[in-house]
Amino acid sequence: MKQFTVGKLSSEAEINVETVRYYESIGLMPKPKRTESGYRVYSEADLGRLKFVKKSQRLGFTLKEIKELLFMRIDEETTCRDLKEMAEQKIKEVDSKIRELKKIKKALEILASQCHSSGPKSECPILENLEK
Amino acid sequence: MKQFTVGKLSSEAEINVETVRYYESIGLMPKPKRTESGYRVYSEADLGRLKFVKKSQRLGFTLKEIKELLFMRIDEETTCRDLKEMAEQKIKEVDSKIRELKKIKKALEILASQCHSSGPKSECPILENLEK
DNA sequence: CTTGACTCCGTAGTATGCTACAGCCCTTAT
DNA sequence: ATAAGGGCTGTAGCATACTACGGAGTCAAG
Repeated sequence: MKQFTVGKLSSEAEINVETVRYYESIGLMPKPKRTESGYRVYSEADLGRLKFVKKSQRLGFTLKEIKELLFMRIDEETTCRDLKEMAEQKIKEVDSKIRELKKIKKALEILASQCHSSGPKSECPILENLEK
Repeated sequence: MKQFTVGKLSSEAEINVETVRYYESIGLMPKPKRTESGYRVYSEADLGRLKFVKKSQRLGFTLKEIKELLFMRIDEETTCRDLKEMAEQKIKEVDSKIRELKKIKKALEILASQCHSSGPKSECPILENLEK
């Protein structure tokens, strides 16, 4: 069974050593076994966990939510449906962010289109609009 | 010419008093005149500036960028075109965020669709996928 | 056996944008 | 006159997610 030092683990997961320690401090990574001299010793399962964290993060989950996902992963009470709900909740959040950004984009486009890059700045419709 | 205390100003702009002071500390709001007893005194122009900040913020500009916008607003060298470029740059940023979120949304939807909310959690495709 | 890379710990700093608090002074209404 | 409700300052805290640093001990290669 493979074992890793914190440096190996973090390079495998393409993550900073400090970040691994940080994750440990907030309970996202478990407290690992130690060598006699105090060095952290990680297993393949720990690497999997770290990758789980990274992947979840890329999907827009916060560390707090990932902590919950990790708990659900081992919790007896958690059902498949619970996990699906978690994903669907996140979809809703992402979707509402998208809609908000689209509104912002539209507003900016209107602003930009009103300005013809000529004339004195004092009459620039962008400034005029922002000042309203 | 209307004058405001910090409390009046902040309630007019629907912003926290502390936030106004914070904006002053980072140079986003100017150091206002003071009464003899040291109270801040604001003008209508200051209120306009505060609203400018709020509106820009709603359009996705960071405080740092707003600081620049405020500078451009009074800078002689700044042209209308510069402002338009600033807006277009922000449009690009917003657009790239939207595209990123759409990717995330799609990935989450695939994840959720694979799970039929039944069967043991140990075989939940959501977990399986996240563990890869 | 030495040297350099790695690890340890705790604390503090970064970035963003506020928000809260303590202990005091000032203003305004009753 | 007094009390409530502002306002003042400086510092610290919150939330998120790291990143850096100092001063030490440890391990492995040559």
